[in-house]
Amino acid sequence: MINLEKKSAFVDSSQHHISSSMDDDDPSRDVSHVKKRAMKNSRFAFRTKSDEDILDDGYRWRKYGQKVVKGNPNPRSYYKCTFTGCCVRKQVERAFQDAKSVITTYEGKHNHHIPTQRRCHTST
DNA sequence: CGACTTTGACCTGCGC
DNA sequence: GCGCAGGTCAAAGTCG
Repeated sequence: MINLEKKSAFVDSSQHHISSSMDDDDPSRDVSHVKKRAMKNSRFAFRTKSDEDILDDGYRWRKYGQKVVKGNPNPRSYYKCTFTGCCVRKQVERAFQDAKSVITTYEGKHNHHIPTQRRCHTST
């Protein structure tokens, strides 16, 4: 897959722009259109300047779906943490206005530490 | 053989 | 009630 060099871009862009999708902790807001499950949990969305859609943050992610949403011609990918007991989800979509930017949305919190190695094989 | 990706189909909620 | 959009699952196939 990708090398650790991708992480450099990940950190470098983290400070670029932080857009929290969640409406803080104000329950009085009308979130009827986002009253989905993990809404109440920790949701963290941010834009990352990267040429790749796959931002390897150290955790193990398994893609379980891909859909094209309106307002954005680029497909959105859905990932889930494969770690035992961890059900954190992640959505990755490319910003149609910035082909070099990807919107990563984390849903939930990791109840474990970052795996030492994602795979048993070594990247060439 | 195990882990992971891909793609289509299916389900649910909302608006009209 | 129907159609649209978004979200999720499962089967098959691939790779080391």
